[in-house]
Amino acid sequence: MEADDSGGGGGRARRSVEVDFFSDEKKNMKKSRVSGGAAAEADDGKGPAAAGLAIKKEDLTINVSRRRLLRSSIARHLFNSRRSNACARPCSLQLLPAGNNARSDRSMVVDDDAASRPDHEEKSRSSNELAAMQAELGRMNEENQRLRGMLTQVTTSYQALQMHLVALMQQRPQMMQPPTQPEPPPPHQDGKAEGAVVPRQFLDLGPSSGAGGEAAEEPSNSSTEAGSPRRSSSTGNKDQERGDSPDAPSTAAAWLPGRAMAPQMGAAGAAGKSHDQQAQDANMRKARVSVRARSEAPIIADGCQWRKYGQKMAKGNPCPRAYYRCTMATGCPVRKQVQRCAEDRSILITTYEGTHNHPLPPAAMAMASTTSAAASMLLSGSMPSADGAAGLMSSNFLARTVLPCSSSMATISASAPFPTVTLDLTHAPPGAPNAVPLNAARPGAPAPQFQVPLPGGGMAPAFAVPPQVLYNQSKFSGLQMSSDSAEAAAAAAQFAQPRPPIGQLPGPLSDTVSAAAAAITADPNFTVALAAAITSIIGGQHAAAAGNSNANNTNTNTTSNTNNTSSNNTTSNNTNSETQ
DNA sequence: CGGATTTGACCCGCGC
DNA sequence: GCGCGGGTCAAATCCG
Repeated sequence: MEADDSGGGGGRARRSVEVDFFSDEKKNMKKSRVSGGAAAEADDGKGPAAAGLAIKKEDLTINVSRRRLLRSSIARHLFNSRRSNACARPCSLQLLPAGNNARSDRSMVVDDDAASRPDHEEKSRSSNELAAMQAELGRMNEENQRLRGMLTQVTTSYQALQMHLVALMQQRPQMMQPPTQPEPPPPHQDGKAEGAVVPRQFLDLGPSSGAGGEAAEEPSNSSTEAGSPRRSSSTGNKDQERGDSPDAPSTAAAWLPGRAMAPQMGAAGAAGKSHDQQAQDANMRKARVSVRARSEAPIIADGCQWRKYGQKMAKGNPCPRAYYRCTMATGCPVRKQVQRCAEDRSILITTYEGTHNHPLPPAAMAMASTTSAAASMLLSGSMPSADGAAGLMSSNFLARTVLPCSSSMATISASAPFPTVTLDLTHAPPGAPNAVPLNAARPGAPAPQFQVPLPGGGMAPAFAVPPQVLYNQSKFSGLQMSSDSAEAAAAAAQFAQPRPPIGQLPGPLSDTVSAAAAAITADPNFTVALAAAITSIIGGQHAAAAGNSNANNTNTNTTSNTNNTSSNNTTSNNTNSETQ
């Protein structure tokens, strides 16, 4: 299940993976820098030209050094061939450009003597150089064109993502409001980010439409659930029935499993919603956010209160999986599963589902914001079209966005049974975010799934995929993003390697893709803006701190349970509900 | 005594 | 249709 097998091997594998991606990236970045920041300037149209010029210069300097070698070899070649075959001369002369060297050409042709040989050789040399330079320039220009195209595509995707964010912002405020609460003034994402809504921080495992408020807005579900199969009510309805506080009906709806949800939604809950939205909502409820973190503690201290309600031995993992339910409020539909990674038991995999229907303490908001953002990004990105370029692109920024300050990686599985995003906080200590983006997939998965589709049909280089499996999903569409591109690039410099076989692309193209992606993701402004937008959506002015504290918590092992490693293998020795 | 945990049983979906 | 596995329930038990 876990690709992380054995810290050593797995880690190294990941490293190489990351390296590959960023080595490409770096190559291109380097080019860009050499060309006077062409990547940064390409937007304004001057970029390419400037880049071209800069590259020319570089070529010239490079060619100057090459020239000497070239000269000697050409001279030798010409000399020999001329002795043996007079045809060599015309041939070599044909290479000469017609422009400024015409005169010398003529002279060259004219004096065919041995005396004029040096001249001739010089000219053929220069002609060769010119031809070589021109060819090189042509290549550079082509590459610049590609880069430019990529930038355009990425910019487009970015804009699409932005628009999506805006849409979310507009939706969320409405959704976030509990039915009982009076409608607040229309959705100002800004206003929302400010204190008013903050107290109401949800672990929103779904796009805005599925957010807590919306959940609350769908009490009708419960009313119509009478006829639904037991299962459907077992999660939603049952919860209501048991848990049952008055508010349960409304809140439980948020947690209805997707399977049961869809029909119900269609039946009643989704009055006024389009079918798309209904489907989206259904999927949203299925959304999961899985957080991988190193911790000796039996569970991650995420600030919520959880009550354990079950434990199972999951197949393929000697460690039991524990099921927790949020007990901070009666009827809160949020649940989480906690399981240790089979291969590395120091890694705790916590999977969140559902939406809190109650305010969360600041400590809990950290994780809530993180997971919420992750889920939102995941769903918003992958929902419309699972393979949509824009969607994946948005997801691609997930790690950086969700946990901008932590070294994390987001692995997204948008496939059955439910879309899951895995935030991997296990790789780099908070202080040294060496970002080890890892994307592992089930070995049997088709190769294309290892690739990251990018707008315009380009595919980012897939990352070397270790034979292990990161996440136990039947299908896998993985995305990852280093949280610290700069450092990752630095690391890439150290590990620059040929591209791994998997997900290979025609070199130049993938290079440009990587470079473009890197150029954007490396831009702190972008990530900051995106993170701010998302956190504002979630109403988490604590979100930034959340990311930090989160990473810190998870990476430094949760506190207060130092001697519970013994419970790793034993079943259900978990300590009581965590409360931190 | 109340709340949380444990744990076997049950239900359901899915694949064969 | 059957078996398997995931998820949940609920009685029993534990604990403060």
